[in-house]
Amino acid sequence: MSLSPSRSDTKLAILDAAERLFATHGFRAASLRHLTAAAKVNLGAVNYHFSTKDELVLAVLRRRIQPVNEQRIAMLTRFEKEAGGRPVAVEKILEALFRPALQLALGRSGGRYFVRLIAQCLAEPDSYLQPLIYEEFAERNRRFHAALARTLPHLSNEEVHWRLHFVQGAFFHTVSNASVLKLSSKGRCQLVSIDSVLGKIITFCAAGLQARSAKKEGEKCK
Amino acid sequence: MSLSPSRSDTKLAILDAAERLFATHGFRAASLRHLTAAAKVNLGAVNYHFSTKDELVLAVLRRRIQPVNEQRIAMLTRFEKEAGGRPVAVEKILEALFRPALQLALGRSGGRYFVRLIAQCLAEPDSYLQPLIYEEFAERNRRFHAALARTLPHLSNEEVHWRLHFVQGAFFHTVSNASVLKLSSKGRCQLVSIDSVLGKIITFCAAGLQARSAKKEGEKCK
DNA sequence: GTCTATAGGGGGATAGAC
DNA sequence: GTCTATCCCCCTATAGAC
Repeated sequence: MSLSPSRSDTKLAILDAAERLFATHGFRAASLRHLTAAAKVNLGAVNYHFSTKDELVLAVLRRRIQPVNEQRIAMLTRFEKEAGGRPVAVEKILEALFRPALQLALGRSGGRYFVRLIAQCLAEPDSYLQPLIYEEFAERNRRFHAALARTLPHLSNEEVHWRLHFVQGAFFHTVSNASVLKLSSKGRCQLVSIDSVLGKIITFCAAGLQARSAKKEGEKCK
Repeated sequence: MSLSPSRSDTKLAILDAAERLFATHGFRAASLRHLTAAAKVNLGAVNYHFSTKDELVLAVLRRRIQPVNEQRIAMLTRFEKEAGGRPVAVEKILEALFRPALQLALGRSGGRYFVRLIAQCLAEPDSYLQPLIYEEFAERNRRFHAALARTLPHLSNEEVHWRLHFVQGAFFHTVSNASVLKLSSKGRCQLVSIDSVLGKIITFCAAGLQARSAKKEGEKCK
């Protein structure tokens, strides 16, 4: 694999172009011909370096997923150490979950395409991408679930799962469909500064997570 | 269009098969050949009834989007009348937003594929589907934004936009990616009863919406 | 109105020259 | 290692028979 002395900017150029074109046109719509043209490399180079288009898609995804989840877990670990054995504040847990992804999404590197790629993975039915998603996010989920369960002891295990799911939905939709928010607010709401978005979404999610669970919420309608 | 005496079960059969196959395999992966075979109609019938595949996709989407948004608005209107001029409780507003879509998603009709289709629309970049989304959801958003602004006068107009966006993200991700929740909770959390899901997500979102807005949330990290 | 046959265009993957 | 040419598949859309 990495035996040859090749500098392999070909491989990197393919990865960068694929990331951009997959995000802007979709996995299927972006053909190998399009992206090798954009990367100014040869068509055959993709099959040489990645065997198949599906493998290229996986390589594009893995390059971003792993670091961002590692950063999240590292930040959570740091907050846990700072708390010195006491439960971490819910706002801190949320910051560890959101900030690394926001930095990627609002940054200038190719990583800003990351959320659009994940959105496609989640939307694509019966795809070979689902296992990747599950594997990469399992450890992250486990860690954040545990932290939340400690901080919110009044919630059952199941309730923590539900609320973490809600939190992830709110966050994910916010960053991946920012254009919807921009349009429906007639341009007044946009994702610009990391800290301003962080403040808003952490306020919302922290309150939701801390809500007293109401067994009687499902009152009959009509 | 509807001048001929045709019973047009052909058209309906295509619509039903397309809805199911688009949802389970994706707009692009489900070919006209697949779905005409599933519908037991002829390949040419699609082009006869819908002109093009893209138009078929739009027809499939419109059939569900319009009714569900009308139901949401109707339910909100009913709650507003019941409130007799006073602001509607935030839980009621959320119920009007969630219940019709949940009924569709957890029901047995073809409508249960609805959320998967919307997920694809949102994930698909630079597509002819985005205008449909924006048009169909504009009126709904306007109405729910207005209701929330009345009920939560302490929030600025922009903050209502942001929080409504968070709410929609939490809800949408919950119903459209229920499989992720099921897996990460090892099967303990599943969408079964409408009222049980409604209770959980309304509790979460109501608390989030009512949270005191904290300008100082974006404290520096590190 | 419905079906068949086919046109016409891309797509991914590969074999073989350099 | 890199590039070119090509194979072969499947797709949408349409023209024309029934």
